[in-house]
Amino acid sequence: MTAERTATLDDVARAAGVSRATASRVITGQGPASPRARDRVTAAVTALGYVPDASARALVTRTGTRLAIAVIGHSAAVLDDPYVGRVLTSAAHVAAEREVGVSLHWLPLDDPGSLARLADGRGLGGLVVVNPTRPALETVPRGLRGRVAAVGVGTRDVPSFDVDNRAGTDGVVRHLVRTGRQRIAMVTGPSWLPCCDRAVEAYRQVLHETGGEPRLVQGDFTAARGADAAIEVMKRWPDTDAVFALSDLTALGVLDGLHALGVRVPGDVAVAGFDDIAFAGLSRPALTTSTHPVEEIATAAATSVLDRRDGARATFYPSTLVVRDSA
Amino acid sequence: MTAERTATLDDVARAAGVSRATASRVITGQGPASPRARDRVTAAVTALGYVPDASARALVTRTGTRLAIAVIGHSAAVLDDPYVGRVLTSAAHVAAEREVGVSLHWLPLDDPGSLARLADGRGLGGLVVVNPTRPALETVPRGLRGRVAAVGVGTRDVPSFDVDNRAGTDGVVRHLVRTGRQRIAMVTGPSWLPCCDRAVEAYRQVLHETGGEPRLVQGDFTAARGADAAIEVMKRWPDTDAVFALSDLTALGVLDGLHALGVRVPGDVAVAGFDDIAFAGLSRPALTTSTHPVEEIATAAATSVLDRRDGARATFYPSTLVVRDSA
DNA sequence: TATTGCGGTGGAAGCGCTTCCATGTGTGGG
DNA sequence: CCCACACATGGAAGCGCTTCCACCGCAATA
Repeated sequence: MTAERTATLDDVARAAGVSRATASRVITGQGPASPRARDRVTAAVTALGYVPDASARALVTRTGTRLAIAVIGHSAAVLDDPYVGRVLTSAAHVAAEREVGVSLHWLPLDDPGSLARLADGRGLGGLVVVNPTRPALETVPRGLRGRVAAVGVGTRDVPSFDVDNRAGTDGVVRHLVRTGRQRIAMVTGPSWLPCCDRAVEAYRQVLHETGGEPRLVQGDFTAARGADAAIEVMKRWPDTDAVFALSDLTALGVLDGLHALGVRVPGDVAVAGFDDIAFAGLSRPALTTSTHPVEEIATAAATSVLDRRDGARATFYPSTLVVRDSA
Repeated sequence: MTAERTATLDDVARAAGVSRATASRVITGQGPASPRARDRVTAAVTALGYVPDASARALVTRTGTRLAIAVIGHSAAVLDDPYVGRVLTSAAHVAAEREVGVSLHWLPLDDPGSLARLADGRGLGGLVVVNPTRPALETVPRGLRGRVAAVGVGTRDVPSFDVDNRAGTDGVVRHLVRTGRQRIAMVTGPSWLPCCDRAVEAYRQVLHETGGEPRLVQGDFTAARGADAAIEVMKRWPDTDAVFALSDLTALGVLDGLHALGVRVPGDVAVAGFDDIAFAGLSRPALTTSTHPVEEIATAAATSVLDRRDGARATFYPSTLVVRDSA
């Protein structure tokens, strides 16, 4: 057994012929140090391949140096969705600007305790929860106040940053009505996601006003489910003339399902999505959808936790209709 | 100024009327503890909202408890690409299975030192570098041997897991030739990515054999660049009858650019991609491409580092042609 | 009743690092 | 020539935690 121990600050100090204190000063760049000491220490560092231990350093500096991003839901489905990628990228950007690391976590839906476990103490700079459920959010320990934010629907204690699903849905559905559609179906998101309720409400409201009857099908934000949902819709209500999906990915799936059915879009049936992912403009027909300032939302959430801003307000961001070819 | 200190193990022990040692045993579940002690400690934990400090714990258990994933390149472009998302998901899965955390890092191209900085000591369980450049890889400190792997091209010291770009490209281009295409252009990846060289070589080779002349355009794996590249290709070589892009995202962009130009696909020009992302089957026309076991690659890389497997072999995974409508 | 054994417990050491503080060493001014 | 002052330096404390080890009391055995 070769020893093969990773070098510690002690080793560096000894090799450089200085004290640990001096070595530390040189390495962190804090405090005075003579050029001679500086040289010897840096030489020792490279010679030994020394790398400071982050844990030990964090322990003493008490600098929560990590922004945790927790994505609730099933992992495979979730990272297929460019929406999540955009949230991640933006949050990671904010973190990078402030020189804090990012840690990523996929949390199962059925284990609310996992969120609490994640918030493992003072190593944590902040926690952004994407698409949280309320029960999960309520398990977050107190004393983390102001260090947690939700992208999606929050709770009384946790500030939330979300798109205005109600207004967004309203806009899309009214556009459908305006362009002459009368029998509009909706593919919702996963049932456990509170944000969907608001959207469904808005959909119901518009239909109520215009005398349509709701045609609701459960979705899960995946493309595969969208294709199935399209078939289900056309089977249950063959005279449907528009489908609104609460996710672009699902809408793209709907497009596919309809195509397989020989239904023309937008000739026979109009299709609209939600989110305006990059591919929405690339599909044929190009997808009509509603665009969301995802980057802004994620940036706001990350900034909020990193600044330890208190006050659990819910902020809603506008959703803007983007008319392309599919509706 | 209210004190508002986060509770420590000491606080818990005091509140429970036991020693720190006992409290620790109860909380970690290691070692004996009487039911009475157990109850009192758990009660104190919830009462105080105690959360263990990960840094302190990691410091003493010396359990490298984090799988770092570094993605080299520009962040915005990079997470738009579902390929990266798939790598991340798979690696995160492996990590989750072994109960280690994941940390995500976007590293700039022009700062090779950033990789070394990332490897910050013993908190690190392993490091997977996605799309690394050789110089960057060479900055990784020694003593991390067996804890680093590359998804993409590696170095002598770092094992690498990559798709067989040469064979994959060969397959696609030959398919193009076989279906009667003669004037085949190629949109490459970013120039700094070593993997692209192999693909370009294979492309040149096939063209050389079949008497075609290379028509190379620089790409960057984005869809936007694909659209531009399509226009550039058709301008420089108007008689082009096939375009092969080394990324599906780019190929989708090519499809779009060609559409804008009024060029029919595959009637006038065949288009083929590389990667087989989820959207490849959803585009119209559905994209002909080459499918890659990305999940398998990423899983292998993550497993390799987490197992501290040594031996810097390069493993290549097969790339399989998927013929759809576009070529 | 004297011995063994064992589960439960607290004391204390120490993980690798930063930082306060006291101590040296060299320079300038009085 | 001596004092003051800066600067560089090392000693030591301590961050919050786990874990070794010695210890205690109690039940079971001899």
